[in-house]
Formats: sequence, structure tokens, C-alpha cells
Amino acid sequence: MEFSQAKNKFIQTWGALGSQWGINKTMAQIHALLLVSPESISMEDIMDELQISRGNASMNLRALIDWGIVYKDYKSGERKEYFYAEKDLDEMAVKISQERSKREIKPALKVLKEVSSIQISDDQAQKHFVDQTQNLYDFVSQADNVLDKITEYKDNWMARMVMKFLKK
Amino acid sequence: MEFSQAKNKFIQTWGALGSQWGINKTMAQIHALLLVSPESISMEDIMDELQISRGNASMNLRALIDWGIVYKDYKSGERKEYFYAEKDLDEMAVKISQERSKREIKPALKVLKEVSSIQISDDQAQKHFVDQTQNLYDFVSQADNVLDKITEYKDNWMARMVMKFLKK
DNA sequence: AATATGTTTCATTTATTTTTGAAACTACAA
DNA sequence: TTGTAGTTTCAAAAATAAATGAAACATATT
Repeated sequence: MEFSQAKNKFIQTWGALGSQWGINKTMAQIHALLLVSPESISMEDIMDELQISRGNASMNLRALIDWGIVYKDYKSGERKEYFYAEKDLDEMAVKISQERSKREIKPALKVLKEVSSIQISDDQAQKHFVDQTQNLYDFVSQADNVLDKITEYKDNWMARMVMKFLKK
Repeated sequence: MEFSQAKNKFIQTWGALGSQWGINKTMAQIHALLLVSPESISMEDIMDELQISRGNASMNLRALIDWGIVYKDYKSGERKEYFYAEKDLDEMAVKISQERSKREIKPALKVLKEVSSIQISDDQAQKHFVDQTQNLYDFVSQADNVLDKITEYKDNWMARMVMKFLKK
């Protein structure tokens, strides 16, 4: 396989992976492209390379910046904006988990708490409902907590964890 | 809030959460319904409660069974099939991570390995590409590994981890 | 072997999500 | 203040994903 094929395959794969995890395809593709670009690149470049419209590029770049995993770069003398990706993968993972926690997990937890706190009669189904939603609340918030904690262990926490405590 | 409202809200929320994470809404809703049902329930019940078609119910129940988080229940004397959810949440999480790893992460890793192994010239961009995709390979496979290992620590691994090693 | 009960499949329809592209906007330069 | 280079917005179009429902299939019962 030659370089440009490989690059393209990588971008496609990263895009597909993103969409399987609820991140839109173009957003993931732009991210992939920036990840493997040694220099920051312009919106034109992105549009051109991914064959997407200006609007699409603009909106998804904004989203990536909102997520904190892409930055703008202003080159002196030029009006044009250039973009580059966060290349520290640990840092990237932290940002992504924080965002998803904030946007999706936290609101879901709020609802879980709410629905598990209802007044109930001593009906079987109602008891079971409260019980299960409480369990789910505990479980999800524990998982979410681990993600939070991980953010305190940016420096290759995974390797350390695996090595120290999970080794068979 | 009264019971049936709470139940409905829970089902809707679980469905929305699912779709944000790449799991189709109905699949997540059926799962939610089964999670809070003290008894196993029939396809009719599900169609009725969620207001969905027979085909939809059938296909998503199959998917949930394929994922290993819903089971069939045959009641003696009856032809009808009944369904119930895995209620051990740790077990459920393990099944879900295993499936997603198998279906999505593993294939992506394969591609990462492939594209990071290309023959390259000493061009800057090509070097950077190989470097970045290798990093990504290492990172993703490390993350995937942690998920694997977790499956060996079903009994409340999260609480244990957090307590032992992450406590500030 | 005909009927009844229940499940699965899949072509078509419907709903949702993403993308486009042109107009509006912004900021600088002449 | 007009022109130029660039970015953002958003209604409409296109693409994608999900849901429907009826026919085919399976299996038990009379």
C-alpha cells in the first residue's frame, strides 16, 4: 500500500469508528486528517482533501474546537485560519471523556436520580422499578467517576494501571 | 411524578442515551423496559408498551440476544416466548464492552496496524503519518486491553479500583 | 391436512441526521 | 466606503438509518 492510499484508508476508518460511537463521520474524518498532518492546515485544504462543502467543514471544525481537541492557528501576515489537532492522545482522550460525560452522562444521571426517587405504593412492579433505577444510578455514576478520576492520571495511566494491578 | 410517568421517562432517557452512543433507540428502549420489568414479558407486551411494530420488536430483540444481554424464557404449556434482561449490571457492562470491542475496536486496530506498516520514503509527511498511526494503534489497543482485563474483575472492579488506587 | 399461534424477513416507507450552498456577516485594506 | 478574503449560518436537499407491515415461515393442535 502506498502513502496516499494508507492515509485515505485511515481517514475512512476513523470516520466509521466515530459514527459507530455517536460522533458524526465528517467530524471524525477532519480529526483524522488533522491528526496525521504535520503542519496546521486551512479550511480550504480540508474541504479539498475530504471533498466536503464549506459549511460542513466550518461546522465540524467548530465542533472539534468546542470539544477542545482541535486548535486554531493564526499565521502572521495571513488572514486565513489554520487548524491543528491535539496530538497528545492521553490529553485527547481526557477531553473527549469530559465532554461526553458533561453532555450525555450527567443529564442521564439526573433523570435516573429523579425517576428512582418517586413515591411508590407497595406494588411489586413499582418496587422493582425503583430498585433497578437506583442500581443503574449507582452503576453509571461509578463508571462516570472512574472517568473523572482518570483525568487526574493523564500520564499514561492506562499503562501504569495495567502493569501494576491487572497483570496476570 | 407517578410511576407510569417515571417508567416512561426512564425508557425515553435510556433510548436517547443509547442513540448517542451508537445503539439504536428502540433497542435501548426495549432493554430499558426489560430492565425494569420484574417478570419476563412477551413480544406483544413490548410492542404494546413501546408502540412499535412487530418487525421492529423482533429484530431488536434478536440483536439484544446476540449481544448477550437479553434472554428468552419459555413458559411450560405456552407457545409464546418471553424475554428478560440480564440484571447484573457488571455482567451487562462486560458483555457490552466485549461485543463492541469485537465488532468495532478490533477491526479498527487491524486497519491501524496495516496503515502504520507501509513502506515510506523519508518524506516528512509520511514519517509523521506512520508515527501518528503507530501511536494511535498503541493507544487504542491499550484502552481495549483494559476493557478486556476488566472482564476478569467482574465483581465490582470499579469500586475496588477506585478505592484502592485512585483515592486521592 | 387444515387451522391456529407465533416469529422472522425484507422491500418499502418514514424519520432522522448530515450535508450543501448561497446569503449574511466580519474585518481588514485601498 | 467600497472591495476583497475569509467565515458562519441556516433553510433546503440529500443521504442514511430505522420502522413498518404483510407475506413467508415454523411449529403445534384438532
